[in-house]
Amino acid sequence: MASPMELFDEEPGSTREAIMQATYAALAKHGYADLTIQRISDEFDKSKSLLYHHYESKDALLVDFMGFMLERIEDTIPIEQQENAYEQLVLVFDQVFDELFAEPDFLRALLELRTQAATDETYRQEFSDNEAYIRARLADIIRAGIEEGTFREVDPARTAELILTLIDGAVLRQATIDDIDIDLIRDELVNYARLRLLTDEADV
Amino acid sequence: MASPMELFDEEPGSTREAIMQATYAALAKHGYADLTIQRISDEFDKSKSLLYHHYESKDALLVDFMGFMLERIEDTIPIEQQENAYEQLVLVFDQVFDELFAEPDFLRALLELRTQAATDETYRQEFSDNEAYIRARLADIIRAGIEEGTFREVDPARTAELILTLIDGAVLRQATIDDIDIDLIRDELVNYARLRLLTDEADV
DNA sequence: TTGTTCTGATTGAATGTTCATTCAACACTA
DNA sequence: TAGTGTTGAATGAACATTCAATCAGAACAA
Repeated sequence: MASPMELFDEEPGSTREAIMQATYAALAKHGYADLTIQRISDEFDKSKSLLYHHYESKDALLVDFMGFMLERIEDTIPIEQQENAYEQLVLVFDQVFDELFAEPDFLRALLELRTQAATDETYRQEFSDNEAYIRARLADIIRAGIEEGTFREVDPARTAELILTLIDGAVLRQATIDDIDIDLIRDELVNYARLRLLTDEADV
Repeated sequence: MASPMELFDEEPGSTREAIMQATYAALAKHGYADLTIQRISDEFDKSKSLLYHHYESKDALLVDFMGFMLERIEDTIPIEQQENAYEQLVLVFDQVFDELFAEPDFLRALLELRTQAATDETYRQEFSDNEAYIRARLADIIRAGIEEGTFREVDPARTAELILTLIDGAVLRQATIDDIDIDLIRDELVNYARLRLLTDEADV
């Protein structure tokens, strides 16, 4: 299966995709604060006016772009079934760290969009939904693990929340401060999953 | 000792303080994307032009404001000595959750500023320094705990990093998605500290 | 004391720029 | 011919920034 990130490099399959790619390029290059229609069109091989043929406003374009980004996130959750819940969880972590964290531009862009959710109700709604979806998938894995006996009887929602909080923290840190050791966080996360979840793991 | 947050309500002691308060009010009300000199001056009892008498540009004003906010953060670390390292750590957590997380406007403003660090070198530098300071204080506490025998022989820097990542994640989540249960994260954090650090705690 | 001058604070009204958005016209294709 | 894609050149609003002009008080001389 293709990486969800490839859509940013591949030949665009539609005008919308070309616009999404151009927006991504402009956002990566200039940052959200300096993202203008002009700069998006600089990364687009058609004219600036054409953007208004496809979107009624800059705002509408950006909202669509946010949706496009969030799809990439949801595609990051692996679909293949692993042998047991622990393997499944580690696969999620691998995907997150090997694919997402390998693309600092993507994480930076995502964080800048997400920060809009602090004051913009539309963004907040979309991110909340996306978030709820991811948390539910994580909780599913944990619940399955408990049922099959791989995991202890933890609260699945609570544990999923903690994992997500740690990942979100890693995103924020990687994007905004220097010299973050992302592997350290990854290790601690795997460690936490082992100690806190596995039934047959000796403590500490 | 006064809460570091009071500076936002108190009668300002200087023009600079009045400008910082006005900037905070405008940022809280409109968000970073819609923060204009006009809006700052709307919260200021003097004229818009006066802002340029004190700062050479909007940018310079905002950089000073970031410094002002970061001072509030550093003031959050308690100075009183507790009986042992565990008490000390819990006091830090209490301060962070009872003072900072009780002020959603403050956290939102801080996150919006911090996100600028994703593309602005000046911001990145300041946040990295602040971050390094906090992490060092946390590592000090952990190191002291190990020496006095309260804590196990963990890697102080590593553990501090994990704690900060969790707190940063909590900030990001609280500011950008609906219905976050901050107490859940707080509980898990205290729980983590107990299980991972305390020497005389039964595992799980 | 009164008057004078100097300095920093303060203001309202420009100024010029950047930007999102519009639109009339042209081109291609079914 | 109708419809859709495409463009370059306006338009107008929102902003940051400037500036010439007052104002208030301190310092200081008479």
